[in-house]
Amino acid sequence: MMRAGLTAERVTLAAAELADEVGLDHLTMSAVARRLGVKDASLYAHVRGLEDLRGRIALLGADEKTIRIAEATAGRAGKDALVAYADAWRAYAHDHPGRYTATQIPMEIDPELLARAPGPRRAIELTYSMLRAYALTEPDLTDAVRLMRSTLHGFVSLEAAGGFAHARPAQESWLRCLDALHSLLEHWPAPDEGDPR
Amino acid sequence: MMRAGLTAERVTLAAAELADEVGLDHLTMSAVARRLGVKDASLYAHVRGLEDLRGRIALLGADEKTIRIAEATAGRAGKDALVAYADAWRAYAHDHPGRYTATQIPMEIDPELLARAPGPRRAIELTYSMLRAYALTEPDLTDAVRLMRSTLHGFVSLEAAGGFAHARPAQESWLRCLDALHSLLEHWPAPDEGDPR
DNA sequence: GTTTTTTCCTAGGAAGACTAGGATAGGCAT
DNA sequence: ATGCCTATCCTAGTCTTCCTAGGAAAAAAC
Repeated sequence: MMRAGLTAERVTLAAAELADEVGLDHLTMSAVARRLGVKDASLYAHVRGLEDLRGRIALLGADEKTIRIAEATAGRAGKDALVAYADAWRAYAHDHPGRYTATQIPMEIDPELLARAPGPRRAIELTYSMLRAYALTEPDLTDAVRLMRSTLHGFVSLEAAGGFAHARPAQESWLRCLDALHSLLEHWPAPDEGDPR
Repeated sequence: MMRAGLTAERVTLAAAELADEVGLDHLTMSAVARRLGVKDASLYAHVRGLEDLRGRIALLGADEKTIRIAEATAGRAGKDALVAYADAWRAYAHDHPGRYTATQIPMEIDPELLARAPGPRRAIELTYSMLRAYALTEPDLTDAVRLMRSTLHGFVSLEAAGGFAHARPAQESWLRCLDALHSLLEHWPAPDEGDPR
């Protein structure tokens, strides 16, 4: 009897593919096992359980997304970099909806595993270094980073949920939103004390 | 033997409460039945199944959220209205995380049920009428509405997922993001054709 | 008071998460 | 090559959950 040659990584990858196909919440241990040609009990030698598996998918997604963004923005600056960054983000979410969804679920991920994954940390660093091109200083820089991540994630998330009625193509709104973000970062407003009237 | 007096609405409400407590993805038919003091099979007289129940929770959440926003923004204008709108949005997500999560999941909701629910439609209308206070014309108005919804949803969603490391309080970033949104709406940029260098 | 409708139950099947314990494939040393 | 050892994979079984079918009885209609 041949062995399947399972590892935690291979199991995670198969699970990620499956999650992309059927949606993260339809991901089951049994289905992953079937895809790998293995009985479901065999998976537990490599992965603690379904919760753990979803955490691993989230980490994989974060790593992959970060790499894509890093490649896309390499050598670019200013609005070029911003658009490349945002497009890479959105493209990853489109290409890997299951993995992307996994990254946005509040989970207790194995701390040791999380410490080993460079993705989440590096993603933040990338954003900071890109936004440093604009004339922002702390704490505005942090707020701008959060605004940008919020907007990108929110857009992609609403788009995936069918939140944009088909009146106007999402792609056009997307481009205009990036225009707006760029303009906003160039003219970041001072804190607004009290009623301006 | 007394009857429990179930209706689709009561089942949905119990399910929504449970989803808020344990998280939407830990919502089970059995648990809802237990909370109502009823066997799980009894629920199927009022609700098609778990999927349908989640759809109903989503619709309930959309309705409630819309009402809260409408109340908060009533009689306000300009930045006042914007802040009230955004705060109400965020507060609802905090108060009812399960229902809020339900609204952002791509689902096939019973079309007849959806047609009966005023929430989703009215939410969009509210946003449009608020943003009409700024000097925006179509298609910029639609893009601005989408940007605003994206940013609010993204912020709330990332916050719930623990996406903001505790370096800076989320509340402060939130206020500054609203400043930024307001400023952006007042100075919505023209489309950026080609490379600006 | 009888009939009808609705509500809720019991019973049970199918699928999935997970555990315990056994068999064996492959690597390793001798 | 042979024997050992570890990790891998399986069988068997438990428990939970979703959901259906059909029956009993409570409430409603008449």
